[in-house]
Amino acid sequence: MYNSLTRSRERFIALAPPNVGMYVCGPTVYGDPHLGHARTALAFDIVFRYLRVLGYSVRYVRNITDVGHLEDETAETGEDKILKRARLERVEPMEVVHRYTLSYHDGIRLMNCLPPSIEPTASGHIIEQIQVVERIIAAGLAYEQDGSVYFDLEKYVSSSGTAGSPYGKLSGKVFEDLLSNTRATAGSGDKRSGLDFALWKRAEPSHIMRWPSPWGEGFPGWHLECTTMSTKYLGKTFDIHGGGLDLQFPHHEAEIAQNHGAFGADPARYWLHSNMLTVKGQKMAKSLGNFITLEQMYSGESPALEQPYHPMVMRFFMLQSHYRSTVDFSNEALKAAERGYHRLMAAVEAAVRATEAVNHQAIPQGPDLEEVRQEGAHGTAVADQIEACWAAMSEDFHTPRTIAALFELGRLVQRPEHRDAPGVVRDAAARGMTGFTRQVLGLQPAAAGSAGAAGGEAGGSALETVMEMVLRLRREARERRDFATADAIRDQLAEAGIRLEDRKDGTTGWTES
RNA sequence: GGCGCCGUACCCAAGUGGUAAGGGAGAGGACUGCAAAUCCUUCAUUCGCCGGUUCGAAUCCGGCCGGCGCCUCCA
Repeated sequence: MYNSLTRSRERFIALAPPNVGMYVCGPTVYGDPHLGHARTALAFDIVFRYLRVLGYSVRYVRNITDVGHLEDETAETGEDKILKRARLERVEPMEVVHRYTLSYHDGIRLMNCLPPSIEPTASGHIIEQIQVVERIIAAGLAYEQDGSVYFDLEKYVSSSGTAGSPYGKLSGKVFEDLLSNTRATAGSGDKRSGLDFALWKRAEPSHIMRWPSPWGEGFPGWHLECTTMSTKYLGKTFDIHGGGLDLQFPHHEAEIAQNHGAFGADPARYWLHSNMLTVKGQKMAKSLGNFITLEQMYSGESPALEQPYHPMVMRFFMLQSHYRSTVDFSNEALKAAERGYHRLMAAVEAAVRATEAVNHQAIPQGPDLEEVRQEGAHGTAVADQIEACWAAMSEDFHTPRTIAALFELGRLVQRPEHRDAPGVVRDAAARGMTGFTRQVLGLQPAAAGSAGAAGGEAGGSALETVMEMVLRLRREARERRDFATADAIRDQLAEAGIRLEDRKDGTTGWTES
């Protein structure tokens, strides 16, 4: 995996296998979740899923920031984001937090992102955060000023104990350059230096999100929560720290400094950053007014969108580019992804249909694939593509290459000769297709069923029952060669968003889009 | 100003010095009551431009042009 710390790809070695600790910076819940949130959540959902498939036991911690994140962090003059929103909406701050936490969960759950193992909130860890501040003060790396506590960066930089972890090592910044170039240097109140950041802030009388502390009533600084909660749940040094690229500086740099100040250690061994997302070539930003929320994406109700896009289509679309590349949203690209996604799903279905009793337990690898290769050219081709999926995912979670291999595998599976291939080959192909598509990439069929000669699977919603009935009527019409009726049914279902597909074996499949 | 990224076919997008993955669209064929889907074939002698290193460069080096990001709240 690519480690931002070393700016190179490194072999992943867990600190305490088979356990892996991963901390990812989650959202500040003060507004509707948007595409950017989804991208970061998705990038680390893939990391989480793949590590689990490799056999690791992963503790995935993703925080919710519900206090302390200011509108203007550096100048420290800004209002707390949550408080501001609460004031505008005339509700309690915790109502804001609750509402947007729920919409964040809904939005990314629809994209089939797995929930993290622990999802701690900043406001739930005030006492722990105060303790971390005390440790940093005890280490001589923070100072109190008028009820606020600041991290003393100058001292940190000159301290020999942190020589191995210079400030700026993650983001490639040079402390001296920052000192002379940063706008924050000018007039920033209580701070000794413009680059110092708040660990604890004094609460003004109007500030209602406040807690008692040794320095008076106040609230924690934004960077502090991640240091505190990652240490509490994963230890002072853990395996993987993730987040959006925009958090690399100053947020993650501050985390490293805090962790050294409080615990004398680097927080994480591997730092992973997911890249930004653009809309029609430009970064999504509040100032540009080109934000697209997840709700708009799914409903199509945005000036930037020509139609709604299914969460799974969006997932597929994002996975078609690597997490460290920027990805650009345009209707043209999304529509192309929509078609490609349906095609891939059809291939998965075909792979499963081609084999009777499938052992879905595990994705074939190593020795299993050798066995498949014994079965001639077709078997070798199948094994090669499954191998390619493993190789791609093990190369910094290379989802675009994995998808490319799955398309190749899908084509093999739908060749006529596949039906006559030995059981081991068909079984391996089905397990490889479903394993990589569903388990690793988390791609699921939107909603689909099948009706016809074969009875279909257990379970069944009202829609499935109705479809069963409608398709039976249509099949009877076709048998009478009453194609006018059969085609009318097909056309009307299409208008309702249900696509029919008459298969060669006489059955009819349907997909809801 | 400092740090960094990108420019590959009509669109999206891989490409880690050895002769351009994959998807969408397009073209032709097979199959089909029709449609859809599927399968087969086809679609960049060329990787922003100009030099250099090399037996060999989309890949390495230098310069130029164009787009973007971080340094300021953003995932």
